[in-house]
Amino acid sequence: MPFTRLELAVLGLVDGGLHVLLARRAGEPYKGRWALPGGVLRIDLDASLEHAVQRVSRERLGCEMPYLRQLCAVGGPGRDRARAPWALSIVYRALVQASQLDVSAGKRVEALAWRPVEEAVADKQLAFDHASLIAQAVAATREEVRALELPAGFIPPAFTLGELQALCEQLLGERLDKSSFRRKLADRDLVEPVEGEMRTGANRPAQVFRLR
Amino acid sequence: MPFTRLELAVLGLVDGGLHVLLARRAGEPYKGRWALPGGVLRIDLDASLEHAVQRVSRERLGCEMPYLRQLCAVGGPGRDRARAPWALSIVYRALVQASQLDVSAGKRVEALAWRPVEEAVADKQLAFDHASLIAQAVAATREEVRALELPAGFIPPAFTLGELQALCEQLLGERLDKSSFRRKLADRDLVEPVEGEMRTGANRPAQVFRLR
DNA sequence: ATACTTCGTTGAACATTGCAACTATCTTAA
DNA sequence: TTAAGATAGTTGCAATGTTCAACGAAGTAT
Repeated sequence: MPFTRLELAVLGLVDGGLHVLLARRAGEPYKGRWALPGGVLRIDLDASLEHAVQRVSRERLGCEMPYLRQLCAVGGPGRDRARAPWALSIVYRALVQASQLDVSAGKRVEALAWRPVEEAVADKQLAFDHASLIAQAVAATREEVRALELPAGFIPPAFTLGELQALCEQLLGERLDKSSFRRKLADRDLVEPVEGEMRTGANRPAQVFRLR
Repeated sequence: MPFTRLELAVLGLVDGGLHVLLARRAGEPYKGRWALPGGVLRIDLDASLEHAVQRVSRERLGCEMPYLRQLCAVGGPGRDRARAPWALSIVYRALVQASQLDVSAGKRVEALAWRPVEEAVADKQLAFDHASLIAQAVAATREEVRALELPAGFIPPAFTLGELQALCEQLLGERLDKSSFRRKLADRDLVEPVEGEMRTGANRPAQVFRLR
């Protein structure tokens, strides 16, 4: 019966780059250091792992996550010796529009900050094994975007194809080709036009689409 | 602090088709029903999740698994109400040559049997949610083979290209094209010839290869 | 009007894949 | 000795998919 925790790797776009949400720990161990937000599983409160991770998200970040994916489970003695002889963590990845999510430091969190993922992955100061968990979260996310498995909770309800492509490019950190991007969307019937709806701006209007 | 278990989805080839190893349960709940072999995490014995799943494998099946991959974690109240109010399972997939593995029913196991995966996935009688776990294990495995991420522990140390292709075809349950299979192996430098070694038989001898 | 921007499409070069034929080299049987 | 049959390994080609670059379309700003 190990000490069981849920960890949240919340990824989001902040001014055009992929960032991860880190929390400064208010208590031991690793007091004052940056880590993924997380909390312990409460079998008296949680009806499933998904519920548990949403509860932890509410307690630590003040809101729920629109789209979660289980990443992995890691465990062993020595992962959190200060609190338990054996610690198990189940890690979830969330993907959000950083600007549309209003997070606020909750219980046991001194501060929250968005950090560029490359920086976070390379940071030797992060608590526990969280740098490696972040690397895994980023890799899994980029694989999804490359395969155009667009995480439903992340894509806005209406968008132009240019906006969608820009979104994917920011997630991947690399440019995509316009024609093949659109061909894939069409081949797989991923999007459909919203008839009559156009996005007007400082140039030619663009057709508005939604996910199918 | 939930009741924590490890479940093993052992996949293997039995006369040319993909099978899963099932265990008939000796105790409640689901006594007498078929299920994935598994056991509880012992924080006094296990140095990590990987160690734990190998210990469980030894206890239930009498041997260790050459190649394991973590699949997912599932949990909630009601998963195993007979023993605990809240049950958490971490599921691992193994891939083996059924003929080279000598398993024998161990503790709390009445019998062991290899079942074709299609049959097992469709079996409504399986204990817990194990049918869906098997479906996940099969899907993940076929994705790996399709991407030619050949699980090291599963591929024999030496083989001909024809043998390797037959192996992949059996895992996938579908035929592959010879020339494009070999092109991919060559492009990605996955195999190298063992100079001078030839596999001789009832026809033209074939070059022997090894991984990497 | 003219320049400029982004939208949406098109076409040609290039790469990848699937299919089938071909040759090579062994065993087996006539 | 020779022919038939099997599998190994290679090659050519057509169909398909991807990349790159250009194009006209439709709006705004000057």
